[in-house]
Amino acid sequence: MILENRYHFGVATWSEQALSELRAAGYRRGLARARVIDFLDAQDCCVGAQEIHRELVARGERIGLASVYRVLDVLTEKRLAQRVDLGDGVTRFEAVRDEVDHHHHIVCDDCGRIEPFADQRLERVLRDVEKSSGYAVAGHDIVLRGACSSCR
Amino acid sequence: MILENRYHFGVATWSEQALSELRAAGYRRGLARARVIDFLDAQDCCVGAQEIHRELVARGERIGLASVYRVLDVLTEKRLAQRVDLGDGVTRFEAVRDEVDHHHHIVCDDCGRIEPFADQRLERVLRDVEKSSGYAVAGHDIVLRGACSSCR
DNA sequence: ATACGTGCAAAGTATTTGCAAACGG
DNA sequence: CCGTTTGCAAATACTTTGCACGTAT
Repeated sequence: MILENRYHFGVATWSEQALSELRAAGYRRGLARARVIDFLDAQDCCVGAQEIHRELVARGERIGLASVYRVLDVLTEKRLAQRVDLGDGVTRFEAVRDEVDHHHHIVCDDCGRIEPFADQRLERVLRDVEKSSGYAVAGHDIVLRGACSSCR
Repeated sequence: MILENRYHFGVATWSEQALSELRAAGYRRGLARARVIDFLDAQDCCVGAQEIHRELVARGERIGLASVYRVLDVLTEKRLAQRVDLGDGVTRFEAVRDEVDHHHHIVCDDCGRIEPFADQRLERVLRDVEKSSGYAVAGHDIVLRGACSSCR
């Protein structure tokens, strides 16, 4: 029998885990905070602050754009979420679920489509490069750009 | 005897090459254009538009910020320069000299220092990943973040 | 009750655009 | 000349900050 995902056996969702880690760190569960966390948990790829705000407002939530930015800041600081920069002027964010979920992004220059990808060999080489860099490397961002299958 | 760099045997500097490619493409040699190109050629790593503008103005040049952006746009479009995005809100640019010069960047989260690095094994793996991606990959951006030797 | 969290508006920063004047070929 | 290039100012886009009020604990 194959385990289909990490949510088996009572392991919390990212949303639950995030809220509980924040509580442990002394943060309260404000409305904006809960909404943004839920929203992030429902995404399967990175999203920008404005996009999150627009969606939540469209759902009838009364929530300020500044609060979205503030929640994203806290999540990033606590390493519950991470910044993703694709080179257009927008900073995107995504939930950090676990090491197994580690991935990067490939962007279509034409239609803007964003897809995640993962590669073990790439990670291994990066680890080597990082080791020999002289830096205490905290993370890496890899972005591939090109034309997706539909656009080329 | 070892050849020390690519400028031996009458091969033009990047600055000369850029101006001549632009001329061939029908562009004129305006003052702002020449200044920005010279400035870029003198850098050994990426620089932002505001930084270029600030420096040129400090040297007594009368040049508009908008012109800097416009020159950088043209250079990027003609693939004579490339955008570098390090994840702070600033888009940086650098001269594209030749394949041998291909490199990536490692940034110190603490002091902001930016260093270039290159790795053949990394490029080889990236080429493989790109091949299997289903995209016609035009380029990739790799940024490592961490604490540099002085800061950690 | 008392901080922390939030919404709103204003400010800040980077980049782009409109336009008339300057300039290159 | 005549169309490109430029400087300046205004506009845009994203993000951050200040502040009074709301709310979780």
